[in-house]
Amino acid sequence: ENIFDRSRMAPKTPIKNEPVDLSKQKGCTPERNAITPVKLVDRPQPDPWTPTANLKMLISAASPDMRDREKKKELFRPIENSEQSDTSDLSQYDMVEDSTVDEFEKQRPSRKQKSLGLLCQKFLARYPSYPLSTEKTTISLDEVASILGVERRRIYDIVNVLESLHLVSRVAKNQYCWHGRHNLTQTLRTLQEAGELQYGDLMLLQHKEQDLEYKFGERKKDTIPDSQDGPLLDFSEPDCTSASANSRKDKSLRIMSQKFVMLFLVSKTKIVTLDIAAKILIEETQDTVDHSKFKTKVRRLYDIANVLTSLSLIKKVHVTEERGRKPAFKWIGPVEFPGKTDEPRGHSPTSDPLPGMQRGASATGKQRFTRHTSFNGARPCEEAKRRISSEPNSPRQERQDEYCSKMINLTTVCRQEIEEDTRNPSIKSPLSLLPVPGDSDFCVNPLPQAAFPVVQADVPSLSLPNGVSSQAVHPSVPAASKTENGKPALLSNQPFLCFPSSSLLMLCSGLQENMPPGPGTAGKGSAETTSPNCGSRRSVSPSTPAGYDEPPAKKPSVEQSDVPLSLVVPKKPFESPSAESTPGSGCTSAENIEAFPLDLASPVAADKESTKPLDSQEQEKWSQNKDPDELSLGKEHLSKENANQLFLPQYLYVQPAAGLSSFNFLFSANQASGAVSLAASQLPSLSVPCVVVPSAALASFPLVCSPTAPSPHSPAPEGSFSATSSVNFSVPGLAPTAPILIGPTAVVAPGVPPAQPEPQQPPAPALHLSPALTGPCSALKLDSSVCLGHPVALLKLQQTSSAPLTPKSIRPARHEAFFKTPGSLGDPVAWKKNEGNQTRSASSVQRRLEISSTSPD
DNA sequence: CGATCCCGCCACATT
DNA sequence: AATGTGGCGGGATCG
Repeated sequence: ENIFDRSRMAPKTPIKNEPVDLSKQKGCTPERNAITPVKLVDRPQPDPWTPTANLKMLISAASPDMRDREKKKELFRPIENSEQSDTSDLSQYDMVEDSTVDEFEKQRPSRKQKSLGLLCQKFLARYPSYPLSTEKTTISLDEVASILGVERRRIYDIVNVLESLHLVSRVAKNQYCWHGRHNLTQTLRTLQEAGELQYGDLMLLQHKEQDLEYKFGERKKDTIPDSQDGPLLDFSEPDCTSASANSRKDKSLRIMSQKFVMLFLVSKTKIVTLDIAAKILIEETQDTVDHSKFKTKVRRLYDIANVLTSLSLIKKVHVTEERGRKPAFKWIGPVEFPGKTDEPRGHSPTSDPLPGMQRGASATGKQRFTRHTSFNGARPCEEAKRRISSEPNSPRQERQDEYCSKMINLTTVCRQEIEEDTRNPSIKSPLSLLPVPGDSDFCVNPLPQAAFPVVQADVPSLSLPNGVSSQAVHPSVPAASKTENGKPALLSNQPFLCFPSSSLLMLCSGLQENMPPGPGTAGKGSAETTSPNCGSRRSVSPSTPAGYDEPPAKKPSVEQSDVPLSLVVPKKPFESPSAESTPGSGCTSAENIEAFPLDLASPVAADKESTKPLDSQEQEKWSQNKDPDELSLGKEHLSKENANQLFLPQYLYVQPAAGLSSFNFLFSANQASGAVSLAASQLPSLSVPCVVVPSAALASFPLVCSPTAPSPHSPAPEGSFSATSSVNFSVPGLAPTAPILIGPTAVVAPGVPPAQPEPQQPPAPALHLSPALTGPCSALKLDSSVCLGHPVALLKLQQTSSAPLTPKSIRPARHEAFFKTPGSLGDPVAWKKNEGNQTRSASSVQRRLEISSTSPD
């Protein structure tokens, strides 16, 4: 349909005509019918002439559903009927009554058929979620309204909400510009930040009592007047035009929509009940708490919710509270936002942590981005607008916003795609942490400490724990790390690299970047998808790794709070451990080491240096851009760049969420080149295509795998490889506990119990990797793979392995959420468990909020 | 009967 | 004044 519409739109013929045409056609059909048995005509105009008409009639009579369908097809045009009737008098004769009845029925399409949600879906179906930057899609309200067969008023309802999220923008009188979801992430990020400011406090209490809410609400009000609110939100998109628009009264629907979304983003549970939302919104708006007002507010919220639901950002749920079951909505959209301001701040210990990072990133991004010129251009204006809004308090945030917006665009895009792909509600981003952001403290505090402690305890045996960077080093060399498991022996034999760092880095030899070609064509689609994933990842790493992990559910218990830390973490862990370790590890390490530092740096300092980050960015960009081909190119470039800094070859590195579990992966694009070679050289015995390094933060343990890839250059057998790789990953993910080494073929994991599952990302990547390796564009794929469902497999592995050990309770939660994808089958269960447990650990409040459906146990 | 929310009046903003 | 926007809430449906 979409295509159809588009083509049609181009011509710009008034849609309105269509209906007419249809009617005419129908009219014609009847006539034809006239010749044939009339009866048919009455009923199903759609297929009057069909011999089976009678049958259909019977069926329809029997089943209301069928009838409805037919009706729907017809749409609701009494007019048509009238015409027909005229033409085919005879036919009607017999059926008159029936026909009339039918018409009525037809006319009265069930209310649902006309629901705003459905309408919105139709609306959205007409436009691509991620339109090419080049093409500008303009939306004519009249046109759309006529096409969709609704009054314009309804279209306003939809557009206003979409506009609040910057999916569209008003360009002129009856004209809107479709932007798609490219900026969605950024927008959400911004909203989240704003929400934190406004509602941060509340969230904690949130569901709790209205009273609290009120209080907060008032407070908020003070800080942020309504008028301000409007601007805040609005600012971003509108580039130039916005100014005038702002003046307008408050578009309550728009503002409400933004606030509503903010509530979700700020909420730890990601669930907001209608009444609470209404109360909060009312408070802000007005002091008086009219019952009628409340009622009206709720009505509006339903309108908004319908649109958001159509966007797959929220879903309806029910929360059972003391009082009973209350309608509520759960956020199922992206939660984490890329680097965002938060991280930067965290770092800020220095001076402007945030800015620095962001800047760095952005800067690099821009360079790479060339393609996205459009974005760049747009941004400036937005920034200005933005400033207006936001936070009264912190100037820095403003900056952040700006840069964020820029940055985000790229990253976000990727992320979003992911979302779409997975579409899982499950996937959520963790970032709920938001609150944290502000504090630079976090940065300072090494995440690892907070978060990790537990882990360490668990895995004391492992030498690696972050704290011990030095230790980490050791492990790399020998089996030392293996202590717990029998594996050590293996390790010793084989060459492995161990990295203590919390984050893992994977280096893959980029076998062939070329891959693109192969997969290229076909792969584009895939590539794109993947890229997005990567992007998402990336985004995570930069901004907040840890938080990232956690997504949805929440994070595991205790640590949740820590999450924010995670963001910060990367750096610290990095520095000490990675650097040190590397040397210790030896040759391979050196390379690796560089990588680490880089990674860390990027996240942390935002050093431009961090080549990797750049890469990632670029990748993201590519992804955004769209073309796989481009991507491949970009990658190459990137890789080159990276190479300069680091080794040679290209690799893709994915920054993980920083937190614990995050792993960094680097792939060498070409095995031949070197990246891999490194491994090989270092690890003579095994040519290792990939190196995985656990981040120090995780402390978990260092893992290194030599991929099975026997032949350095040739991608070799993916199958085996992949399998092995996957295995490895899985282990690492969890495990902070022990270092795992993977041999080319066999995995060593056994002994180590992965910690849990958290596998979140890491695992996933692993899976993909293997494929990627096989495929040409490993890098891309990897990313994607990572993001995607693969995790599942990993998870499973972990589970099995982990089961025995089960440290789960401890850490899993956080990261898991991140990766949870819809796909993860079995995992879900584990997940849930975690969530439940975690949740409990979480504040009681949250629990209250819990949705009945999701309810943990 | 409460949850939803369609429908469209009508006020305000723009043109 | 005409037309675009969109607040608003009655009351119909749904579950």
